[in-house]
Amino acid sequence: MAREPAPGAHDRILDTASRLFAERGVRAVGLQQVVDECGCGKNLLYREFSSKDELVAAYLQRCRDDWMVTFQATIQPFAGDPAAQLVAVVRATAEAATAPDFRGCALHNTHAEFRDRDHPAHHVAVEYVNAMRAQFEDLAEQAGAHDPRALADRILLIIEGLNANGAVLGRSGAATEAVTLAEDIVRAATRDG
Amino acid sequence: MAREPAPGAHDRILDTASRLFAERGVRAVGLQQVVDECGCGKNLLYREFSSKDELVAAYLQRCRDDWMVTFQATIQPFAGDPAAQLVAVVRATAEAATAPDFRGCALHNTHAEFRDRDHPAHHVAVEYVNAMRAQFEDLAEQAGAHDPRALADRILLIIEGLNANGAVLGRSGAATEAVTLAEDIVRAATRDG
DNA sequence: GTCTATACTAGGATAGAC
DNA sequence: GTCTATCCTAGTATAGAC
Repeated sequence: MAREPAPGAHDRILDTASRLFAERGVRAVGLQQVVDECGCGKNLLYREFSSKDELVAAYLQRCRDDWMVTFQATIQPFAGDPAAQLVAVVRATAEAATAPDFRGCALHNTHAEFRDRDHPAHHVAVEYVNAMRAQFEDLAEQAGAHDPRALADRILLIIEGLNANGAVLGRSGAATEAVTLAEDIVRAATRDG
Repeated sequence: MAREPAPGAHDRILDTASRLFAERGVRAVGLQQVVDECGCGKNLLYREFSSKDELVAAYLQRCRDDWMVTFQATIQPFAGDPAAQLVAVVRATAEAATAPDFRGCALHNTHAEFRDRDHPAHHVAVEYVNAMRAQFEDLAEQAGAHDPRALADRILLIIEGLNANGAVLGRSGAATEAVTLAEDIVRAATRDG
């Protein structure tokens, strides 16, 4: 069935590729698989993304954007209570990390797959982690932490530890303790002294 | 084992493969590269390791064994002071994570590269993380922690967070704060009260 | 006999031509 | 959409050096 170049082709290809990349890893997925699952022609894929690296870069940008949306949605219910917002982010990560098919953070995983520092995975991952760090520092400052940067780094370490731990151990990992730890850390860092 | 054709061949191949796998990632390295860098014949490689998966499995076992050696060497100077030993492990990890070409934990990285649960990377990674957890719990118990398992999980999260964070941010990451956090955590968990 | 080195198969990869 | 070009992969087999 011949079809006109669909307006949603770009997104449809990226949807399919993102799902496959997240499930199986980037290097494990060939573009032919993306084309097959997407149902588009290979020429269309190469018109929308000039190389696999470009498709990977778009995938990583989407992962980063997804984080921003998830972050906002997670802290929104606790507006006005930045200390609770920090804990909420850890709790949400703990829940994600204990989901049945959790495979770790997509940005970190892809960063691990491509060691070349010129690869898009490198600079998107750096940007992403620094963005998280800044968001946490902002909340930490709002919460009146004595050392906002230190509190942000502590939360960041827990989040990244959770992702790595959950990818390997799943439900039997340290997720529960991560939330308790975050609560203790936030309490200690914002305690009147 | 009936007889080894060349005593050093097995280790020499594994040395070369381990270095390449650690530097560039497992999927990024072809066996031809291993053969070229090792200077051995392909025939020999396939007699010592019947498949790439087997070579990868040997690589992962070695990484796990290396951890055991490093762990013992790290805690040895603080024998008799289990609380200091826990902090020392975090400090050693922080130092490793800020080394110039640090690329993250080899076990976690390889686990991320192979999503199939039947792959050796899965079993070895699970075994490895559980072994760390048990070692930390043992030290936590010796240190008189109120909840040894909880303290172990906290240290484990920091270690895994450090590896992930250092792989992406390197020296500008949260390594310094990780050590301070570990000190606070151990102190709080072993405090009289 | 044990090793290196190379040629080969068969398949999958990216990329692009038609 | 299909088809082709080129390359790289795992893995095997053969040739020849010591």
